[in-house]
Amino acid sequence: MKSNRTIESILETSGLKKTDARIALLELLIRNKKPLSVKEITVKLSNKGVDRVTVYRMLETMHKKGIIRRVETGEREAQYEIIDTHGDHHHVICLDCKKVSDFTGCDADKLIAKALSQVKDFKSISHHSFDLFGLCNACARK
Amino acid sequence: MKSNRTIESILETSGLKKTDARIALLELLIRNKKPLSVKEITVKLSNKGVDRVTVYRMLETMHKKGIIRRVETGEREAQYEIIDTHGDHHHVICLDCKKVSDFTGCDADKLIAKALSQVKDFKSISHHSFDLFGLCNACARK
DNA sequence: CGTTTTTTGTAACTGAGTTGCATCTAGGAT
DNA sequence: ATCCTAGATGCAACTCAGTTACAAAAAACG
Repeated sequence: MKSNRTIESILETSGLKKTDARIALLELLIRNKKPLSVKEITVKLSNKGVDRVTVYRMLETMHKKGIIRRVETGEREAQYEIIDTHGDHHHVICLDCKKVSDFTGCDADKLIAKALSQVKDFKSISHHSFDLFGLCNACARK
Repeated sequence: MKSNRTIESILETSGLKKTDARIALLELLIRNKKPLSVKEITVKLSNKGVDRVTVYRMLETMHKKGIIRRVETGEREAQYEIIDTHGDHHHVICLDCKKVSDFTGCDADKLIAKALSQVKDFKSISHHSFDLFGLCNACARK
């Protein structure tokens, strides 16, 4: 199938072996456009016989390779998503149910320059986070 | 002493009892302008006979009261700091040693408006994070 | 003081994430 | 196709940040 082709090319490019576990993880992350928690991933993949430990190891490896992104929601458990749009990609996080929505476009360059002029211990920035917190429509209705 | 006076007024205003543990925590956070990790706080306060559990409870209580702020560094352990400047207060975090520096001034309003126009599940934002990641000068030198 | 409510210490627990080690397998070499 | 080896996985046991239950202590307030 076509999406499988893409998944294989992702793994090839990163120099990672094409294993069932990795393909299943990438399929899951691609199918769900939104960030998934480790628990959600673990449950889904354990149906396919993938161990928790393997999930953690895959997430770490793919994070290092720049295939996936880690989203901080302020909770103990982390969430992960596929990196599609490079760079300017950010989140709106529900304070109640922790639902995450994405948005793009945050010209941070001038803000980074401004910040660096104030801070003396840093002279370059490799990346940034810009996340918004509020109640999603469903939780606001309660 | 003068700073003690301020600390007491913080607790009074928040309706919290003035206990030795709370005063010690606030003294610590005020003395260190930078965010401190829970472990650092725990070590410092255990010298004064304050238990870990009490530290966690104080941090939670004061966070809810809006006295302190929780800083996400991408690590398992959280960091906390006193809230002095309200609102427009952000961080530069070292990817290696997790050192945190502060800066102010990030006019997020227009960016928030832009984001809300893209996202359909949210209609208002209560706060935001804008954090920068890079290597601090000390770690960059290595 | 004495009473009430909040706060604290102790100990035991929870659960996310990690580590060690034996086994397995993808994929290149023979 | 078969062999070989580095890399990937499963399992079990572990670590450690953060939580919970409950009894003891100490603020606040009359």
